[in-house]
Amino acid sequence: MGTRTAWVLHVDLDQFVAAVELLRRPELAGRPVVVGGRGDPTERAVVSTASYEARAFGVRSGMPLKIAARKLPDAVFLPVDAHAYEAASEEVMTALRTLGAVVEVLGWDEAFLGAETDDPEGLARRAQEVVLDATRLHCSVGIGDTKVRAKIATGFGKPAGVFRLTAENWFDVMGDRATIELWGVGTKVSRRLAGLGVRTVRELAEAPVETLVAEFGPRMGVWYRDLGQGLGPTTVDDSPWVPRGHSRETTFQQNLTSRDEVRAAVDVLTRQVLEDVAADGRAVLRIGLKVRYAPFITKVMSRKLPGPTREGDVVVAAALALADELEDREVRLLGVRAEMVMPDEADRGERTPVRGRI
DNA sequence: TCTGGGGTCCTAGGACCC
DNA sequence: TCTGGGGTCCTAGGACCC
Repeated sequence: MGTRTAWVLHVDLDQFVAAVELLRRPELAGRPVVVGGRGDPTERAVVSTASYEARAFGVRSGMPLKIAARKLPDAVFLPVDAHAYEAASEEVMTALRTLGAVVEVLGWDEAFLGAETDDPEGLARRAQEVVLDATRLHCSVGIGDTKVRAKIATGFGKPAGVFRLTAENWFDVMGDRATIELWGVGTKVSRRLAGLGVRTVRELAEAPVETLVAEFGPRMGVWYRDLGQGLGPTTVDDSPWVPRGHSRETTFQQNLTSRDEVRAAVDVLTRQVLEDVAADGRAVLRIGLKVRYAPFITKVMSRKLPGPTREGDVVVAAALALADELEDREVRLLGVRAEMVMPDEADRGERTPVRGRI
């Protein structure tokens, strides 16, 4: 008899966006498929997902479509169809909820499962089966004793596999790898760590916490040291997600060159954001503007409103006031963000300083 | 070579108050 | 005239994730 232990599983759909497209275009199976922007590789846009056939030619998500087309002119370029992926995602999550585990949705194509079981591999295989049966989509599953380990384990299971990463094999698997392979360490932090002489996961795990706190602050310093050991949150939480804000942004195919163009665009974006805000019924606390000047300078500004408001005109006026503070330069991207009053600001619980939705 | 659009959370530093 | 600590709030910016 095995012992029932608390496990974290991380489920990640394989090439999700490309896979959804392939389901409704079976004739494209086996061909390199690149999904991004409006599907026009001459436009300013980036790759959302490349099929495995396209990845073999070096096409990666986040890559400009123009570069992808240069690497792979014969690829099939498809527009992003967010509604189709949302619908498929709903089916995936519904299937996962039949397993009797706690399901914490991370995004379109990812979820944590929390369960007490003596056979986590069996649960992982059942997760793959129910998802495949419901959607004809394949997924990989990571098994861990913390969220971080489960999440990282998934990468070793791809495609369509299962991998277990726990305290037992953490250093064997991860110890000699670069810190950037950790979830939550990107280029900037890995470079700063290298400046401290910390290059591998093992070196991070063994680094004095005071050094890390001095470099990154009280929360992040401790967080990074724990990350080196694979430690972190273990609780899978299925409580409904409450967004902290809504934003809309647009990259212009031709840069905006005049004040009037910028003001008009801010007006349009702000009204779009207000529609999203109206849909969830809360009031706006703060308004923000994100601007990308040509070639690639990003500026973010934000202002707290005099009080929480549902009056669209007040919000638009505040956004336009921010726009008037912008430099007189060519604008290639504009974004507007509204932050909202949280239902119970005091009771947000322990946050996990891994960026993005967790 | 040329970099989307949607998010979240953390930190530094200034303003202001006691 | 020159000067504490401590706290909170706000803005701006940084970093990362899918």
